[in-house]
Amino acid sequence: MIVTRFAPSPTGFLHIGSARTALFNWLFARHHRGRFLLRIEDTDRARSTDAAVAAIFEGLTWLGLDWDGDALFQFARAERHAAVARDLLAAGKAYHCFCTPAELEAMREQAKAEGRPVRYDGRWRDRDPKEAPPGVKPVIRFKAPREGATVIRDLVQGDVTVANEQLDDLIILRADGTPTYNWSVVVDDHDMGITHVIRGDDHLTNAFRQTQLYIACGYSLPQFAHIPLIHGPDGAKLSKRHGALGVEAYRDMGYLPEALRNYLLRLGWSHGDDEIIPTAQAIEWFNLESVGRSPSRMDFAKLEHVNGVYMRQSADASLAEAAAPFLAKVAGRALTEMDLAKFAAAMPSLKERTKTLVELAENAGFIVATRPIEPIEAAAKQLGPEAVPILRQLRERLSTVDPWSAAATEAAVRALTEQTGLKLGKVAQPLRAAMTGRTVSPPVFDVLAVLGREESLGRLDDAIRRLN
RNA sequence: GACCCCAUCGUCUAGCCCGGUCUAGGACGCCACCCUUUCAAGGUGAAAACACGGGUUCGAAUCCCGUUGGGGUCGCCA
Repeated sequence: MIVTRFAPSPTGFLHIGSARTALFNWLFARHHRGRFLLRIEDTDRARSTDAAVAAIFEGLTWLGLDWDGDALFQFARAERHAAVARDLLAAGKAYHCFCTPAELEAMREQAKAEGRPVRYDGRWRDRDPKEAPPGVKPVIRFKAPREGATVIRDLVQGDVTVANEQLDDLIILRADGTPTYNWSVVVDDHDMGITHVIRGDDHLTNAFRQTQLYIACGYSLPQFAHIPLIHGPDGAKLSKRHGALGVEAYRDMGYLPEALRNYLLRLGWSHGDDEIIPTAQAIEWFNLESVGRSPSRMDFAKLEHVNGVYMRQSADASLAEAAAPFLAKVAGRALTEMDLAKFAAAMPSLKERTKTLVELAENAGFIVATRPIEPIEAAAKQLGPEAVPILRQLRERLSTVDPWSAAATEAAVRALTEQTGLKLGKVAQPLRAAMTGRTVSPPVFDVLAVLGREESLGRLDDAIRRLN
């Protein structure tokens, strides 16, 4: 049974890079019909917040990444971590270190100044605890092997080896008795039966120390898979300006969760030339072997494209539902049943020309606009004095159309152009401007149909009146 | 600085492990054209890459070494 986990620390929003890590873990577990667990790493009491925990839950839920069982809060297991640390101490595989933080800091400074590697020198490793300075509460350090090498057989990075002399004796239990990250991770991953640790490759060096800890504890090693980080468009670390945002920010920008999943999946993973990969297909295909080893850059243009594809594939009703909050924002008021009905009716032509829900709602603004519509500058140009005769004829023709439909109104307008010899564009543009207050919109006859006879004729009247 | 990792079009990538089928394929973006009531979508086409230098080999994007460039890590944070 394959067991993966996503283990974020609740110190901020659910970062987009973390979301991808969660996605890979989820996909891997679902592919193997295993379990995907969630562990909240809240051992840093000062920085962990309830709001961040909520953001993680909400972000994962929105993304559709469901976890198995209840989320485990790591801090609740502090006593267990301490107990195992004491076992290690009793077994002589760990020791008390009485260095003060200030002393450690000085050690680092000096090493840096002398150009030496920054490492704990092991001064309490073999020293008699009786020599301990008074009043200093000790930490527990792991007695790391000093000879040989540690190798991790990473499913993505391949075999990576580091000489043990590069690693120092890390602290596993702080002076206050709480566990440090590398320690609690090892104990928890073991206790939770995690078989595959899939995480960002910023953890690769942690994997060496954790491997030593696993061995010292007599635990069997999980499989590691360190996936490359996501960079900003400039190749540097993803910054806020570049999109290092929480997933809720992507939601607010109008991206569909399934589209974001697809985009994130293709960042660093591929399946031949396939680009649009629905989730069910992704679960079937996902594997760790096809995860690349080089970092990839965030590309909003591609994300938008993928989102557009998913929007066009979405059912009109569900798209309207997803976009309703965005439309309400454009309207500046709560939507009525009628608004929603029109929105859904306009969806086929609306979704064809947008890439995000925000854009979709903006383009649907004509639906919730109230008369008289104030045209934007470019549209106002279409509604100049020279447009008056056209608008009048339009008004006259359209008023006789019955029943009211896109096809019927189009037939009426086309008849008009044939009679007058005017090009369709000459007539359609002013009509569009009158209906939507803009120069760009869905096909104008669709707009007419969605708006209905009364509203359409009313808007036409408004435009004519406006010129008098 | 030390250690580790990475390196194919601007971007995401296929190909690399198992050298020849690669005059390096796809996608996004960009440009042109077609379609067209606007804008899109769609269609067609174009420009665009094996970081560099050495090897190995009959032959290298593919294997080896080095250089350069980029990234990650070096906390009583996670």
